[in-house]
Amino acid sequence: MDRRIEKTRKAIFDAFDALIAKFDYAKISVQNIINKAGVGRSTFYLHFTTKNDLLRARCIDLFERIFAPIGTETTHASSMKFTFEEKIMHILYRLLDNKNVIKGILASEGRPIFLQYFRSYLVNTVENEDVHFAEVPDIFLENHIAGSFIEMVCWWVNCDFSESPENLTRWFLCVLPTLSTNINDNKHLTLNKNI
Amino acid sequence: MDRRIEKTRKAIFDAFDALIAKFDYAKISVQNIINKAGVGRSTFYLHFTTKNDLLRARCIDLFERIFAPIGTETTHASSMKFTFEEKIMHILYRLLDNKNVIKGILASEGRPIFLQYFRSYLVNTVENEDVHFAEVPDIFLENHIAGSFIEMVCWWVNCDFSESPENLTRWFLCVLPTLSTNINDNKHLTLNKNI
DNA sequence: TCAATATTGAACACATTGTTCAGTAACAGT
DNA sequence: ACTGTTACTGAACAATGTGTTCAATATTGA
Repeated sequence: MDRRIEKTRKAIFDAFDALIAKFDYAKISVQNIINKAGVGRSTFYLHFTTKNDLLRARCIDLFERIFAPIGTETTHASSMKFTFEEKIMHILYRLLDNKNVIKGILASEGRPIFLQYFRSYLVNTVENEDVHFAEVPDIFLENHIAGSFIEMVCWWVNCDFSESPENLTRWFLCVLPTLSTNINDNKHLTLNKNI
Repeated sequence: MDRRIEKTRKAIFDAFDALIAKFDYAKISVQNIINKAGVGRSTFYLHFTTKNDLLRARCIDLFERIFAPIGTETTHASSMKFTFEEKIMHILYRLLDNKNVIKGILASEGRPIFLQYFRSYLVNTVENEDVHFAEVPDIFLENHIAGSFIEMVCWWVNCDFSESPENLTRWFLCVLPTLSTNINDNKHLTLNKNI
């Protein structure tokens, strides 16, 4: 509706991005942010209750953009348009687009909040894949897959993104029990994309 | 040497443990800690430069106790006394001993520091196992194994430890590509404990 | 006993937080 | 262009916490 709201919000997000890429999250004060954003102090607190609240909003903004094309709802048709491999590759490329922000957040105290949102979006995606494996509980398996992916991304960020998304995707699929059917010939492995 | 040092250090650790089990890390002030510990303000700052520094010291203390029996050096004989499975089980049981502290830390902003130390000890342990798998780089594989274990533990803590260490160990080994030789019969899988 | 050293607690300057409020500017709809 | 509504401003505010300093005190090991 009101363009002022969007404008202010964007200014704060942009300022946050610029700062987090350069300084530690804990060392960034609200004052720093509003100075960079060119926004009044009270304005900040009209939009966000706290610095952590801003980070949360920033994460939601980021992951919505990343996961929207993939589809987050089971019933949504778009989630079936891509293979699991394509989804992984898509996520990695989108993360690469935001490498500086992500690197900054992950290296700081903002890390848990970022990873919490990342996890919830990922678990949702994995759940849609309807995976099963041997006598391991589905909930455990889903956590293993989502968790492994997160760890891989953290490792990737730590390496300064010095590996191609293609390589990561290949290795990740290779190392997952459920998706290694191309290498193994195990009847216990199932990956049902429909039903 | 001086019993006063050990005494003060223990008082602060104990106070920290009691507080972190009940309150969020971010909400605990140095004043809270020294009140609980019955220690002077300047004494605290003689021992630790900052609250995060205390957390780091607490983590090192914890993980040293957990990983010492397992062995952290390649050349150390004790590291070969246990199978990988036994090591995993040992770690899980020791974590269970400290469930309240760990749960508190993981639920708070102290999480990244805790996990950072956990990871470094784990990676060390995994490196000693000398694992390899197909065309996946060793460094990637080691990170995958250590990372998966961390994620499992976080999931476990989140579930309020409502699964036995035995179950977790079984599922974990089952879900790892390198250690699933009992199920699969894949020549690409190797786990060399010697050499 | 005694010299060394650890602890104490109050006082200190400093930084940050989140709120308030009256004044100003930008907006959408008619 | 007018107008009522809504968002922004910026300075001032109390409150809280941080990390340091220092002279006085207590405890230690030898």
